[in-house]
Amino acid sequence: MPFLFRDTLTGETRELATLEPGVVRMYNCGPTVYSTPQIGNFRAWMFADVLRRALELGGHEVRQIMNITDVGHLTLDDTESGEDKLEAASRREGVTAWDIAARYTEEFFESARRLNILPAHEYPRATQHVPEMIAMIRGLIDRGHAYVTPAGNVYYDVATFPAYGRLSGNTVEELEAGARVAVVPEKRHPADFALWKRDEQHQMQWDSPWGRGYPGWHVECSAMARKYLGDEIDIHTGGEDNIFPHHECEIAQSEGLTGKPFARLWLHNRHLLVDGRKMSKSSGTMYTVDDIEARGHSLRALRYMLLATHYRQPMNFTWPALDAAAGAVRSLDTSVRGITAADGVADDPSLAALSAGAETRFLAALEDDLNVSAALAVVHELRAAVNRAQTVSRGDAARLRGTWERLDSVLGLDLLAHAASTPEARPDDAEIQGLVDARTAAREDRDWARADAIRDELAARGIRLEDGPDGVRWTRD
RNA sequence: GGCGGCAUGGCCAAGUGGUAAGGCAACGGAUUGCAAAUCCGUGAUCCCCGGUUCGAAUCCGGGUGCCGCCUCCA
Repeated sequence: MPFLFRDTLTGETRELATLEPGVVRMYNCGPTVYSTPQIGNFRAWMFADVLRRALELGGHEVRQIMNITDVGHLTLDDTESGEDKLEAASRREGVTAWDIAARYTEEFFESARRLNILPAHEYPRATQHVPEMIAMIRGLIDRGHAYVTPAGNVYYDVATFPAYGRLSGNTVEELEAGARVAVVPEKRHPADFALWKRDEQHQMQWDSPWGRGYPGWHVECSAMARKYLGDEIDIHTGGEDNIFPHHECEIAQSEGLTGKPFARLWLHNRHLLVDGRKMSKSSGTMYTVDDIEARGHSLRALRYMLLATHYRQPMNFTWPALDAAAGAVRSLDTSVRGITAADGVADDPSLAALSAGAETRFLAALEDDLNVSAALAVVHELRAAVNRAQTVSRGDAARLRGTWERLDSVLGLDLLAHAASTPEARPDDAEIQGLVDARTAAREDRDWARADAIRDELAARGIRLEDGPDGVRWTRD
């Protein structure tokens, strides 16, 4: 079965037909590193991560590139009201823009790692690809798609690229009528966008044929995608806000230069809302990964939650929904941990059929425009079926673990590792074990009041007890 | 002002013409000393109004509410 995706450019659901059979060249729009990323940003990176994992489960080799935008950019075309995020952060924190970029790049990597997002194959930085961008701008000027103003700025001439607006559904005329773009006299058309800005005040500046300055925002992705993936790529992803102007401009740059279709599929994820509203700093809803942990939630629960809503649906973050995700993860952990094998138990052919069927349906759901919600339904049905099976043969147990491993290769919840691991050692382990033993003794004496009192005390400390046939197991919440 | 999207049980969320997946919570039962975990079972006609159709959550029209893009933004 081929993968089907809804392509933003055509509005159609289309088959993934890669340039090179079996190899997917994928470019994901990454972070702009001027502040700590919030969980809405991670919805986009998580989408890219699951997409990559699903393609790999489907047998594709994926070459994944994610840019790090570490150059500050003034808004499109003005030097008065525009604010450069990196320079603003630099002023606020009293360090250079370079320090800001380095610091938040590290934060991004750290949070991504904690969310079990697989590293892309390259994370090209804009600051390290200025020569490539200059070369691209030169090519665009040579081909008549860009022009240099007397002030030393270089703009893309949108009138020379008739397809401009096709991705977003905008037309150049409407954009002009919208009049939200400040009129800059030196531009031929209000929708023309900057490829190079001459600015000797800017903290980050480079020499160019047009004077010292810095590159326009959009050109970095065109230049870096081309360098690492070639003139044509299979998949380009980003948040819905990137559709216009960023990706629209990328198409104009890349195709204007090469004359070849840039990306075969454009995939965009909808935004994450908090309590049904756009998250905002003023309402205190721009949660970071640290905020989630500070509230006592695991990042596995956050990962599950971010996964569980289809990427093209607006997703609503609420704390009760995060609780629900935590419950779902716990039930999966319990089930995987509970797979117990015994000698002398015969293989159960129905179990093998069950897992094989689950894997098939799981992949089929993912192939259908990455329907992770439907895939999770398969996962939970398998979970319930396995729980019903109780003790299984050694062969079946190994097969089941194999199935869970493959399902988890997409989910990224580390289910097997969690099932196998013993709780991490803590200083009060001995004390807790002592209380557990005391409760066991009380139960043997049928002193239920004392046994329950101990259980309550442990519960208050976040210790969960499970009385099983093989004794008591305890875990930390 | 222009363009686009969404509205499914208490909460989260699949499903785009053939009679409502899944998770969490809740309730009843099994199990348990009592619990926890697990298993079995219970719940929605799909924002409102009108239309098309043998048949609509799914298509069309009109409302209402919310969200997004048009400016940096995942």
